[in-house]
Amino acid sequence: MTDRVVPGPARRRRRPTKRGVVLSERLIVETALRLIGEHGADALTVRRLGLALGADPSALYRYFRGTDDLLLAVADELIGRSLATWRPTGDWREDLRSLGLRIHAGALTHPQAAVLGACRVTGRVHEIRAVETILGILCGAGFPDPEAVRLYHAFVDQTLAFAALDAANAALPRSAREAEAEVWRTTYARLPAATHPHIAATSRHLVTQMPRSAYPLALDLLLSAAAGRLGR
Amino acid sequence: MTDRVVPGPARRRRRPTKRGVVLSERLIVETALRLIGEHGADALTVRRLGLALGADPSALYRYFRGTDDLLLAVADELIGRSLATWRPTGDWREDLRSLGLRIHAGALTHPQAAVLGACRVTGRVHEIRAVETILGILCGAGFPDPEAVRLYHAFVDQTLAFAALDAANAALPRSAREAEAEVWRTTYARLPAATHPHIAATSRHLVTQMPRSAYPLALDLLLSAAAGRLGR
DNA sequence: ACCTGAACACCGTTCAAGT
DNA sequence: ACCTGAACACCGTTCAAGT
Repeated sequence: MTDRVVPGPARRRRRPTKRGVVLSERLIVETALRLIGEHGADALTVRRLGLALGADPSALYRYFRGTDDLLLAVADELIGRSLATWRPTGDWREDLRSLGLRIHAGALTHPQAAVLGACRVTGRVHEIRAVETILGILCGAGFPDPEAVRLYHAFVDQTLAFAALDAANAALPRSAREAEAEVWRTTYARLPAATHPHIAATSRHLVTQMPRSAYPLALDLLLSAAAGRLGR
Repeated sequence: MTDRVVPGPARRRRRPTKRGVVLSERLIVETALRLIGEHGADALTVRRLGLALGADPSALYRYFRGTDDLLLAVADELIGRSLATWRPTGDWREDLRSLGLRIHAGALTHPQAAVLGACRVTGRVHEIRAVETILGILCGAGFPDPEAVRLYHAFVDQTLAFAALDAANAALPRSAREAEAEVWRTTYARLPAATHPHIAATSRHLVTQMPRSAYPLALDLLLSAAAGRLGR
C-alpha cells in the first residue's frame, strides 16, 4: 500500500487477455468507476468487473490484493477527479469552503464508491496532494502548526463523513429513499403535540429540511468557529 | 416501516422452532447485536443469525422484510441504548455536547451495526424520542423554529456521520487498521520538504493527531458557532 | 509471466411443503 | 399460522494447470 506513492514503472511482458484486452491498474480502476456509475451500488463485484473488462475475475488478483485494495484505488481516483480543476483564490475561508463542497459533490457523483472509500486513508497520490493543499491553506491563514493539524483533521473528517453519509443515502435503492421521505411526511408529521410538542411545532420545517444535505451548513459553522479561533 | 412507532401487540399463536426457541422481533434484534459484538463486521448474515437463534434462516423473513429492515431495527436499538441513561442539565450547549458524545460513543461500542445504520431514518421509537429531545433543547435555548430545525439537522447528521466514519474505522480488520497508522508514520512522514512542505513541517503532529477521532473538536466548533448565532 | 478454469466456502431470498 | 428445506442465483478467493 505504501509503495503506491510513485506508481512505479509498468509491469513487463503483459499478455493480452483471451478477449484481447491488455489489463492495467488504470484500466481496472476506470472500469470499476464506470461500472459503479452505470449500474449502481452492488455492481462492483470482482466477477462483474472481470466480465466488464473481458478477463477472468481471478486475473484481477495480479493487480490488487483483493477487493479492499481495489477500493482504495477507486477512492483515490475519485479524490483526484474532484480536485483536478480546483484553483485557490488566496482567501483561506473561501478556499476551504470550495474544496469541501467539491469533495462532497464529487462523492455524490459516485455515491457507491464514496461510501465505501471515504473512511480509509489511501496513502495514494491524489490523497497526498489534497492533504498538502489543505494544510497549506490553514498554515497560510496563520494557524500555528498544532492547531492547523487539528483543524485539518476536523475539516477533512467532517467532509468525508458527510460525503459518506449523503452518498450512502443517494446510493439507496429508489424504494428505500422514498420510504425515508415518507417517514418525515407521515410518521413524524403526524405525531401529536401532546406527546411530542417540538416535533409537532416544527414538522413543517422538518419535512422540507431533512431530505437536503446538512453539509453546507455544517461546513459554514466549522469555518466560522475556526475564524473565531484565529483572532485569539 | 411506519407502523413500528407503536410496536403493536405480539403476534398470536407463536410456535416454537425445531430447537425450541420462540422467535420475536426483540429476540432477533438482540441476537443480531450480540452476534455483531462477538464476531465482528461480517458476522451479521441471515444464515448465521438463523444458526445463532436456533431457527431456519428463512424464518426471519416473517419478522423483517429483509436484511435492510433488520438493520434499521438494530440501529434504532443502538440509539435507545445510548440514550437510556442520559439526563439533561438545562444548559443547552452542555446537553447537546453530552448527547452527541454519547451517540458517538454508543456507535463505537458496536461499530459494525453503527456503520450500517447511521445513514438511515428509522422512524422507530428510540429515534423519535431522540429527535424530540434534541429539538426541545434547541427551541429551549431560544433558537426560532426554522433555525432550530437547521441546527438540529447539522448536529444530528454530523454526529451520525462521524459515528459512521469512526465506527467504520474501528470495524476494520486489525491488519487494515495497522496499515492505516503505518501510512502516516511512513508514507506521509517521509515526504520531502521540497515537494510537500506543509506535510513535512507538521508530520510529527499528523502522526499523533490522525489516529484519534476528530469528532469532539468538530462538535465543539459546531456548538461554538451555533452559540455565536444565538446572540444575533 | 500472466491468464484461465475449476473448486471451495460462502451469500440473500423465495416458495412449496410440512406440522 | 408459522417454520422448514430445497432451490436459485449469486458472492470472494485460491491454486494447479495451461499458454
